[in-house]
Order: sequence, then structure tokens, then C-alpha cells
Amino acid sequence: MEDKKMTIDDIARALGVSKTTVSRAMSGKGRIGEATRKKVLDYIAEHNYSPNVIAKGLAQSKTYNIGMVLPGDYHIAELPFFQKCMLGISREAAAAGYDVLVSMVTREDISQLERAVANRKTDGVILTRTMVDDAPVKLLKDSGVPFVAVGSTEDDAVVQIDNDHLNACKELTAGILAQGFRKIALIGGDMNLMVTGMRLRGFKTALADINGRAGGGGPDSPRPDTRPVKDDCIWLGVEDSGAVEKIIGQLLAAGTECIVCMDDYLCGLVLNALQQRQVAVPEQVKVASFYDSTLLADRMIPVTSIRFDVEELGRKACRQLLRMMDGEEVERRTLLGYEVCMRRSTE
Amino acid sequence: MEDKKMTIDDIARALGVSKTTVSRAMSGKGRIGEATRKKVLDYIAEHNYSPNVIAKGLAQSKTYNIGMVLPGDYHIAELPFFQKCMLGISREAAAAGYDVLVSMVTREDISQLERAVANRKTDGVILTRTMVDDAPVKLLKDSGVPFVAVGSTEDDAVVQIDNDHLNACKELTAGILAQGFRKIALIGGDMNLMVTGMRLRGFKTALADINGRAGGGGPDSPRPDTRPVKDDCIWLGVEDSGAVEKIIGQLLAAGTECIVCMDDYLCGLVLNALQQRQVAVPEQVKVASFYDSTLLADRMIPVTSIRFDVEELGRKACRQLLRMMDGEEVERRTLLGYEVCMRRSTE
DNA sequence: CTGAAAGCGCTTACAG
DNA sequence: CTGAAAGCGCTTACAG
Repeated sequence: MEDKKMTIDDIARALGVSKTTVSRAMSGKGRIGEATRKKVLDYIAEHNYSPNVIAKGLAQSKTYNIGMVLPGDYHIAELPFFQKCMLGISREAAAAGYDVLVSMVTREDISQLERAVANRKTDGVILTRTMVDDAPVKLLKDSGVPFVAVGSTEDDAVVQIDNDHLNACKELTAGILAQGFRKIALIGGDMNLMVTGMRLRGFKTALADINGRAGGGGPDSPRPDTRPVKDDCIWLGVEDSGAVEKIIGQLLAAGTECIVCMDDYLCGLVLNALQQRQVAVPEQVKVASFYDSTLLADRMIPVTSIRFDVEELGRKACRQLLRMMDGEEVERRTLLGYEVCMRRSTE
Repeated sequence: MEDKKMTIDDIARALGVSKTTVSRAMSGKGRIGEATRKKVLDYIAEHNYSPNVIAKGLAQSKTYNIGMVLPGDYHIAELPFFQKCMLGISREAAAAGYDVLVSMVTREDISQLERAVANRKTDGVILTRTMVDDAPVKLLKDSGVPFVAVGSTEDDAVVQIDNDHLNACKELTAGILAQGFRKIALIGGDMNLMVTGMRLRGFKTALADINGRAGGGGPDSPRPDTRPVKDDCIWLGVEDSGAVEKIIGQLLAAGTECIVCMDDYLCGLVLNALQQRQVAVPEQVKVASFYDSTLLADRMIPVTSIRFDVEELGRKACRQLLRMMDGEEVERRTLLGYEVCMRRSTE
């Protein structure tokens, strides 16, 4: 415990060198004799000294903290995502000598983030979720603090890094359509989440593609016959079992062959509703979901799903931020891959 | 944005006073003229200045950070708990001018916590979960940093604050037994979690009580006839649906009347298994759970459950820690209340 | 290769 | 009531 209060000055005195020398030995910056260097490092190791990062930071005008904005009111379906993402961020930060400061925000209250920014407690900030019309994004833009958003934003001046939800959803949908199904429905949650919109676009693109309109044909490309996406197959803003029950009733009556769910919680509700009506999956209806989280780990049938590497997403976001803090130019938008896992539920 | 770089020196110069005066006006410490004080405060408000907390901390040998240890590998059943607990901690910390630094630990790797401690980046630490033979507890004890554990610990020198799981489980169990049921089973998860043990003890106490052995009778109290708790009614370390299926089979064969689940995830598995076997709840079997989380929010029947105020638990833990950091004596063990919510599933 | 000194932005005895 | 100065524990030009 004694060593906890040891200072660079103590070391300098004990070794008969200057503080400058000790500092240089540790940082590796500046010229220093190999023998001196070793002497200092040995002493440090032996006495289990570690420098006061706060003081170091002050001298360098750095905090060695990165801020992480975490929603305090998110839905249980998102929890596994945040857990992994946090883990990735904190591991990468630790590897670079940084600690992670959390600011929990809700839709009504972003005061924790305001404090962290005003108090200059962080060298940069990572947003772990993006919303339509996102208050934290605005705050951070105004503050001038370097930040990256995990997720997509409307403002493309913002550095953002995201799973490729659009193409993931498109490929998943296309995969199902490729099996010959045409009556396909989409159920999604909170429309204020950017991710909901991205998936919706992926879904629509897949439908449009199979209808013969290969995406983004130029103005002079032939205008083929198209079957427009039917609105009654897309349900967004769905939150609870009551809503799901009702929707399932309508979908079954309409002869829906496959239901794509935007998250594993909704998918759980859908499976419950189907089970209660004695509708067999996949024999009578196919079901697919996103995230591949433990939320569905123990269902009777394995559910077709997208798999993302969320810890890696967190790590990449952190690395990106560290580069920005070093003044490097970084790409505005980074999209990470995904894996479509076809399973029993859509066979 | 200009004001972000403003320093106490700028203010002093602009106002023609000393830095000392500015500092005193802000902190309220030391004698200072009311007029001077107002002048300084007005200037600060107008120019939207906020002091550099890092520098302030250095001068006071404080960090204005509290550390929060978060398991990086916890189970989904625990996620709603951690979310609320974090929110409570961070809100209380913010109110006291502190930020929250997270260290994510896993069973194999507590290096993030080691770093935070070695680097003296926090003035105190909150542990958000306790395990049997808990590595973070040991590390923190050795380090000498003030800390409080949310949860119960074996080592009662540790300052701990917890929901009263023992009595909650006891009361829940007693409430069910009071309805006349005798064939009651308990299903629990990870036995390395202290909470599992606490609930187990509560369950056993309730059984013992109804068997006539009022808890803790002295050596000279009459030794009444006792029905010992049957071990085949208690299943711990249950993790997945496979295990649950098997257990449910045995319990039904044995004529079990009620199943108490230690968390909402397990309870979900139990409900699935019962549904699959067409066993009606509560008509044929009663079911009760803990936590009252959104994990079970959308089940067909409302599930009898314990309700804890986890955000308040987080807040109390944080307040306790702040008091310790001020050098105050605090009680070694604090237990918070609970609410037993009897619902349809045990009617 | 090494050191004395100034500085990071605050606080706080110590003197007026 | 107010200020000059030293100090928190580091880093980093600037000189040797």
C-alpha cells in the first residue's frame, strides 16, 4: 500500500537522477542512456510504481478518459447489444491506456452528458445508439469534442460506424424470397431508432429487387412492371404482446407465409402468439429475426437470424475515436459485415 | 466554443482580482466580500465558464470519479438489474459532482479494475455484483480504496448493501405455503452468485418455519417434530432449457404444486416447458419468480414475483460510498426492502 | 545523454 | 476581505 503514494520525485531522489530522466525512461520519449533507462525501469518494477495518470493528463492537457453515452431507458431487446458493445469499447480503451466514463441519458434528460462535456472530463466520446433527431448528437457537435456514433445518423458530417443493417436485412429477406415465398411480413419496434429505418429500407429493397426493379437503375433503364410493396405487410412501432396478437391474427388471416422480426424480443412475442394459436413454425409460418441474442437461445426451434459481431463494433468505434483524437482524418462512415444464419424456423 | 478554453486566470485578469478570489467565489470557502463574489459569479455565468475538474482534482488530490465494476459476462436475466443499478449510481454520482468510470470484469479477467486502481483514477469503487470467492473484492480490499459492494459478501468486514433476498424469498415462499400447498420446488441458476445462496436460505427458512421449527431456536428450546426439506425439490445451477425440461418432467411426475424460480429467465423457460406439455398455470401448477422484470412482461398470465427498487439500491450504494470517501463511519451491512406481488400465476 | 525550470489549471495555507 | 506564492504530480521545451 505504501507504493500507492510513491511519486516520480521519490524515484528520482532514490536513484540520484532528475525527474526528467525518470519521466523519459517511462515514456520512451527523448534521448536517454540505455543503462539509466534500465535502472529506472527496474526500480519502478521492483517498487510496483505506477504514475498518477491525472497529473500526467494535466501536464499534457489530456484526460485519458473516453466518454461513453449509454441510454438509461433502452428496451430489453437492446441489452445484449449494449453489453457487448461496452465490452468492446472498454477493452480497446484499456489497451490504449484510456478509461471509460459513462454518461447515461434518457430521452428527457441528457444532463449527465452535458456535465461530462462541460467539465472536460473526456478527450472524446462514443455514442452507442442513434435516434432520429438525436439530442446527444447535437450537443456533441456543438461542443466540438471529437466523437463517433455507433449507429447511423441523418447528419453525414458525423463520424459513424454501424453494422450494415440495410444490407443484412435485404439479404435476409432476399434469402427467404428466394425460397419462393411471396407473402412476407415485417414487424419492427421503435421508429425513433435509426436502426429501425435502416432495416426497413433493406426489407423494401429486397422486395423491390425481386419485383424486377434491380435497385437504382438509371433514368434511361427500362421501367419494368413492378409489384409495389404492400403497406399492410409492414408493422412498425410495435411494442407489446397485445399489438403482436392483433397483428398475428391479421397476418394469418391474410395467408402470410413468413414473418421477419426486427429484434429478438418481438420475435419472442411472435413465437408466443403463434404457439398459443397452435400455428406450427416453420410448417405453417416461417419466422426470422435479428441479433441472434440469448433472448431466443432457448426456444424450441432455432430461429433464422442475422449475426453481428458487436464487441468488434465497439472496438472499431473506439479505435476510430482514438485516431480522431490524434488528429487523423477518418472515414465518415464505416459499415461492418454480418452473417445470415438460416435455421429451422424458415426451412 | 471559445469559453471551453477559458481558465481561472482569464477570469481573474478580466475582473482585476486574483485567482484566489475567483476560486473562493466559486467554492464558497474562505471569506469573501458579497459584492466581489457576485461580480465573479456573474462573469462566470455570463461567459459560461466551468472549471477544469481535472486540475481541481489534482490540487485536492481527488479525481471526482467513482469506479463502477460491471460484469462483462453476465446473464441476460441480470441485465435489467444492472441497467437500473447503473442508472441509480450515475445519477447520484452526478448530483454530487462525480463521474462514473466503468471497469468491466469477467471471471477470467479483472485487469480493467486493476488498471483503474493502479492508476488511481477513482476516489472509490462500487461493485455491482458479488460472487462466492470474489476476486474483485479481494483486489479492492488489498488496494485500500474505499469501496462498497452491491450484494452480499462472505467477508463481513466489507461494506455491503443489498436487497433483502433472504427475507423476500422467505416471505414469498411462506405466502405460497400459506395457501395450503406443500409440494413446492425451487429452481435457481448460477451457484457462484451470492444472491442464489441468499434466496436458497430464504426458501429453506420458510419451509423450516412451517414445519414448526421457528428459526434459530436456542439450544434449550424444545426440538419439535420436523419434516426435513427434501433435496429433490431444490435444483440449483440450472442454466438452459434442456435442464429445465428434464426437471419439469420429474417435478410433474412427483406431483409438484408450485415452482419458485430464482430469476425471470428461468421462469420463462419453466413457462415454456409447461406450455409445451399443455400444463395449465395456475390451474395445474403454480409458478412464482423474482425481479419482476420486462423479461416476463408479456407472458400470458401475470407472474407472482418479488419487486425490488434497484435504482434506489444503486443510489444508496453511491451515497454510502460518498460518505466513506468523506471519512465517515458507515454501517457494514444495509438491507433494502421488497414487495411481494401475488398474481394470477399462484392463485 | 541529462537536468533545471516553467507550466498544465486549479486550491490553500500564510500574510497582509 | 484579498492576494502572492507554493504546491498537486507530472511533461517538455530549452540548455548544457
